[in-house]
Amino acid sequence: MLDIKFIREQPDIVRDGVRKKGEDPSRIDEALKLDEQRRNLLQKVEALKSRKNNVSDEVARKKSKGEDAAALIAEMRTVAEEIKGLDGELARIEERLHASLLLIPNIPHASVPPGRTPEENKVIASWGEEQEIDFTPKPHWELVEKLRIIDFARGTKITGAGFPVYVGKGARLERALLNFFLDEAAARGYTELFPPLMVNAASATGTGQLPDKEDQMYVVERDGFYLVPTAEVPVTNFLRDEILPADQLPVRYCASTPCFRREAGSYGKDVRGLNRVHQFNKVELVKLVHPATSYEELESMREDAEALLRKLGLRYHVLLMCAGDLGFTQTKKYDLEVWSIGQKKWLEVSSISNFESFQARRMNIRFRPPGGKPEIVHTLNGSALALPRVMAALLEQYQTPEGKVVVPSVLHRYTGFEIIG
RNA sequence: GGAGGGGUGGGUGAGUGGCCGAAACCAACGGUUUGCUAAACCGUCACAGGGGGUAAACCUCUGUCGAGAGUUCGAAUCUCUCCCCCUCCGCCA
Repeated sequence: MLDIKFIREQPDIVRDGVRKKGEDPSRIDEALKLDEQRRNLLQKVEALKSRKNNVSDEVARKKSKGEDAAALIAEMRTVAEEIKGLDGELARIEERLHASLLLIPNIPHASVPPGRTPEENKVIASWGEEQEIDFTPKPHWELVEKLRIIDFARGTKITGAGFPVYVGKGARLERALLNFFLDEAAARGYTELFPPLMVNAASATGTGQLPDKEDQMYVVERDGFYLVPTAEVPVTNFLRDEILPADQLPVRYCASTPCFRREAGSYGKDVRGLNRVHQFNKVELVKLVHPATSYEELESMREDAEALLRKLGLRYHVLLMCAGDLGFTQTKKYDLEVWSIGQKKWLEVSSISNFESFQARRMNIRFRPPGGKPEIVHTLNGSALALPRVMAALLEQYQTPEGKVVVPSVLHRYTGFEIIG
C-alpha cells in the first residue's frame, strides 16, 4: 500500500498514477476523508487520555498521602466511558481507512509508457533468430505424447485438467531445469530458500495477493492457509516485521517451489498443453534493496533471468509493460517471452517487477540507515524462470524430424542423457 | 489431540496494580584516554501515530511489554479468548 502521508501531501500525483493504470481514483478521496476524520478524532481522544493519565497520577499521590480521592475517581469514571466510546469510533474509522488503502494500487514509475492494453507494451530487446528448418515443427503436446514424457490425461484423472504428470525423462528434464536455474541464481549471489508451500493470510496480504486476488489462490479453509501462487509470497515475507542493518542490503533470495493457481476465468484458448496449468514449478528471485538502488536492481535482475534463456539457446524478447498492463502492486515490470516454434507464438516465461515500498510497507520490512531512523525497503521479484512454457519452447525448438528431442548441452550434467526418444 | 511451563527493547533478562517505556548486563553508536590496537571511563541508544515548528533541530501528547477483549480512576502485572515457543504423554512420515 501507499503511505497515507504521501497521499495526503501529493494527492494529484497519486490520482494521476492511478488513472494511468486505468483504475478508479475515487478511493483516494475516500481515504483522504477517512484520514481527516481519523486525525480529528485522534486529537479529541488523546486530549482526554492525557487528562485521564494526569488525574490517575493525582489519585495515586493522594492515596499515598492518605487523602480522599473519591471525587476524582468518580469524575474519571465518566471520562473513561467517553474515551471508550471515542476509541471504538476511531477503531472503526481506522479499519475503513486501512481497507481503503489496501485497495489503492501502486503507481507507475515515470519510465513506464502509457497504455491500456497488452498491445501497447513495448518490445525493448530481443535475442535469437527464427531458425530455419526443413520440416514442420510439432507443438509440444504432440511431442510429449509420442515420447511419453508428459501425461496430461492421467493428470486429469488424478486431480483435474491442468495438472500434468511428468514421466521418466520428462520428470528428469524438469528437475534438470530447476537445478540449472537454481545453480545459476546461486552463482549470481542469490541465497536459496526452501519455503513453506502454504502461507497464512498475513503473508498473502503482505505481498498483495489479498484482498485483491483471493480468487486466484487455492484455499485450505479449515486451517486458514493459502497454497502459494508463487514463491514470491513466502520468500518476500521471510523478513516481515524486521529492521535490517543497512549493510545487509541488498538481500537476494532464490527459491524453487511449485506454484498453485486456480486461473479462474481463463478457459478457452491458450490453455493447451503446458501453456496454462494449475500447478507448475518456478524458480523465483526476490530482492530487498535500498530505495535508491531499486531500479538498478531491477535491470540486473532482468539480466539474471535473460542469461538463462541465452544459455538454453532459446529465442526471446523483452517487453516493457505499459501502465495499464501493470499489476496492482507494481511500479515497473518487464516480461520475458520465449518463442514457441511449434505454436508460432510468444510465451511468457518471466515477469520481473519493482514494487518499491508498496509490499514492504504492508510487510513492515525496514532497514536502518547509519545513525538514522528506520526506512522502508524496496522489494523486487522475478521469475527465473517459470518451467512449463520454457519446457514447451525447449521441446519444440530442439525437436528432430523424427520427433525426438535433443537436450541443450548446458543441461547434460543435470539430465545425464543427451537425447529423448 | 491431552497435561504443565513460558512469550518483556537489537540480544540476555529483572519487574505481580500507580513512583514502569520499563532495572541491570551485552551489542551498537559518539566521546575521553592511548604512538596504534586492546582495555578502562563518560555519554547516547525502542517503534509508531497526532499536534506545534517554514523545514531540519527541537518541544509536546498518545499508543505499544505475543494478539485481541475485559476488570479498574489507573494494567507489563489481574480475568477471558486466540496465536506462538518449550517439556511430558498420545498419534505419526
